[in-house]
Amino acid sequence: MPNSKSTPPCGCPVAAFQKMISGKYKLRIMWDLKDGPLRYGEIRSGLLRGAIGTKEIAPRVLSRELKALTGSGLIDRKDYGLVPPKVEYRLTRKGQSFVPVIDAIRKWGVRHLAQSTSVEQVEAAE
Amino acid sequence: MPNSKSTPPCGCPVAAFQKMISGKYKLRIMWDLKDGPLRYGEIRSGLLRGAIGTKEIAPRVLSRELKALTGSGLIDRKDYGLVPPKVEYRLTRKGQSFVPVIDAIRKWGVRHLAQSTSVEQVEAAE
DNA sequence: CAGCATCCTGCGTGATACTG
DNA sequence: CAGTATCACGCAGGATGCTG
Repeated sequence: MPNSKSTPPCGCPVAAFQKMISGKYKLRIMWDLKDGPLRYGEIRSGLLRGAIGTKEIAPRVLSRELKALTGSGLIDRKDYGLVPPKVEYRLTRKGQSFVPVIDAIRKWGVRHLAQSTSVEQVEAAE
Repeated sequence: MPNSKSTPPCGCPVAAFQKMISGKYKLRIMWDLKDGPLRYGEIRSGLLRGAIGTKEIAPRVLSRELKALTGSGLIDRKDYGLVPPKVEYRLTRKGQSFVPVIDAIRKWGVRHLAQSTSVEQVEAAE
């Protein structure tokens, strides 16, 4: 069920946005999916890249994030129903429309957070 | 290297972004500050606007958010040192550079979250 | 007015083990 | 391979009272 009572008369899209992408991985998952569909395991390993000291992601957590994103209509789950399970996740149209926003976030982050990430990487990641 | 120690080897600006704006009010605070400095109480009451069913914001929470934003260099705290306390918060240059990003978020939210917020309000809020 | 001190609670996150 | 089931924990977030 999408929302029984929600749409709390917020009037503030920003708050809704925060709820929607709350969770450590949602934005990164979407960003990783922007280049095309990925399987569960690919998403998982993809989230480990770049985060050096990071431990494995608990399947429970990733699973929930994916479900939440699916429930928000940002990504789509395609189960191939094979014996060795194969499931792909891909951005919906709505999710794709969100990519530029993430891109804006990323670019700002690279510029102003002055991390180990260099400017060249910004364009490299495009 | 401007960075002493932080910069946990993330490599992912998005993750850093999420940490920085984690918390229910940070983005909204910054958005409210975009039009000029506000006092503590003004920020507080401003956060209640638009969120009808919302309760009062615990000072502890708001205080922490403001400190975090200050620590991130996004806002600046100016204490007038008066007897009835007067403190103003304003966006730093870095914080101002972030406003367009929030705006992108807002606009996307209005378009795709289809809330009570109407399109006219998008431009009205500019 | 602009907070700080204290207590309490729920949930997000992590770790581990198990299954179709 | 793609998850679910359990247990455990830290911390964000709320409530209340007090202060300079």
